[in-house]
Amino acid sequence: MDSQQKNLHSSEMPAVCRVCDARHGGVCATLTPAQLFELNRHSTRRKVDAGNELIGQGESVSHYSNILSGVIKLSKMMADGRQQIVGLQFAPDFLGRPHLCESTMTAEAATETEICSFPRSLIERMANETPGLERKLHTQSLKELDEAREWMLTLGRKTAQEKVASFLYMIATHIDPDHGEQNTFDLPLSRADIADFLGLTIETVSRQMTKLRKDGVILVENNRHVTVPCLDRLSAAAGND
Amino acid sequence: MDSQQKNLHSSEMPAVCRVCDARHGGVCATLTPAQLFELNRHSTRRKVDAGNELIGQGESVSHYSNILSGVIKLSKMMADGRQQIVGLQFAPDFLGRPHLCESTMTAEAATETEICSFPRSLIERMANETPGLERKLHTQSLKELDEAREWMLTLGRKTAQEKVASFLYMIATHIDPDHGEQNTFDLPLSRADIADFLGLTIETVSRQMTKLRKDGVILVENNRHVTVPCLDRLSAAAGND
DNA sequence: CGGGCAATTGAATCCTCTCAATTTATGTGG
DNA sequence: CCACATAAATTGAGAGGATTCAATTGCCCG
Repeated sequence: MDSQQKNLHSSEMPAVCRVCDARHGGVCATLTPAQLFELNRHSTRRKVDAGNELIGQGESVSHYSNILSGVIKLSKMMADGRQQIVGLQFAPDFLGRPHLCESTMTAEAATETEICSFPRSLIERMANETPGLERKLHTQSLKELDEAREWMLTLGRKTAQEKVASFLYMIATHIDPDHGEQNTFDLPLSRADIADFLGLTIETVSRQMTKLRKDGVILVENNRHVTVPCLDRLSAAAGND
Repeated sequence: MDSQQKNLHSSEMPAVCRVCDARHGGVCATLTPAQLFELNRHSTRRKVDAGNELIGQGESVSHYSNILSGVIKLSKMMADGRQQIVGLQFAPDFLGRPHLCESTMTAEAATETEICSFPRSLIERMANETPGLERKLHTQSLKELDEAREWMLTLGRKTAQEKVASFLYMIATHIDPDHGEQNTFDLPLSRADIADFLGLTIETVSRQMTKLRKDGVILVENNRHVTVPCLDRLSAAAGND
């Protein structure tokens, strides 16, 4: 009975961890109660407002974080200012590039975000001691790799229409719906961010959104709130077979 | 003295491994002599001609491989035939998606290639026993992730000219030069492959190649052989700051 | 030497971008 | 609570870059 992590006695886990959503899906799930306690002693939990930078391109990384809520965008910028978002991370993803001190990109809160941070060195040490943790980090890296490659196909070979539809489809399937019934959600990204994600301009994103709206594939309220009557139609518009 | 792997006595390592280039940089470097022997018993070494498919999109993966020589392209295809190359792998890279049975893409030999294959289950088991191996696999995954994201910037935000220059720059810095002095090499990919890598058409790739040639950034012989007089100029043409 | 494929070149089209104007949201202070 | 200011998003017209389709040239191998 107590062999299952779910059934751990309350005292066997830090209080903040007990009520933490990220503990189940995140890296913490692989840790022993003793490790959780140690990690907890060095971790800080905080809110980050939308638009705030967590890690800068080229900066050295001293902390890793668990995303507890919200969406974080990872982006790269060229010298002349051209920008490309190379990844979106949702709770309970792990934020940080293991085995590397310097960040090759910027991490910025796309929405209001809650994160739990801990020193890099501590995670590195625990990863050495705990094969399950190293493997969990590996699994997340592989997930990000799969997503990056899926997105390369979108960036390289899809039309503007398909790109925007692909983005909406990805969000629709990653964000918890507002209501149980229909597929309805708030976009975590501005038009400018969506453009940077899709390798398009703001204007093109806007035009394709209105086209999807006029075609009845999506409904839009207040620019941010989107409803998808039929996911399959959106998927088809995204070029997914 | 014999504490260094390089100085292992001959009998402590399979004969084929002793002369294998991949043993140093590849996953094998993390294994003990005993593990090398076991792996060797179940491994097969073979040549693959250019254009041959190693793993198909959607197929289940039963083997992992070390790339001993040559270049392998990883690509994704849409239902209507549009294709995108999402990664290139050079010796001594590891070929295979750990922790996942089904391949989400196609792996195909871009040039004549030599690989050393072993059963998936064996590597998985050794990864569990050997933290160094799991970490080595993780490191390679992270390298691929970094490359994928770098390429997303190229696909999303660079012009055709910059894309082609970026590709040539990547090859120039990944392939061993033919001669010690100048930066000269054979392109491992056809124009069609380059187009699929850059999200362009064959014609556009060709036009940009001739433009780079006329601008004196590159010299081309026999369509495949390229010389780069000044790497910095190529880098500048690629938009690298 | 000639067939066949790969690569180049050309002309016209189309899609996306650029620049500009307008409309719609957001937030602030009176 | 409304008017105003600012930012975000939409819409339009025109330009430009990449694609498409077509023809030609160049290369490799029997």
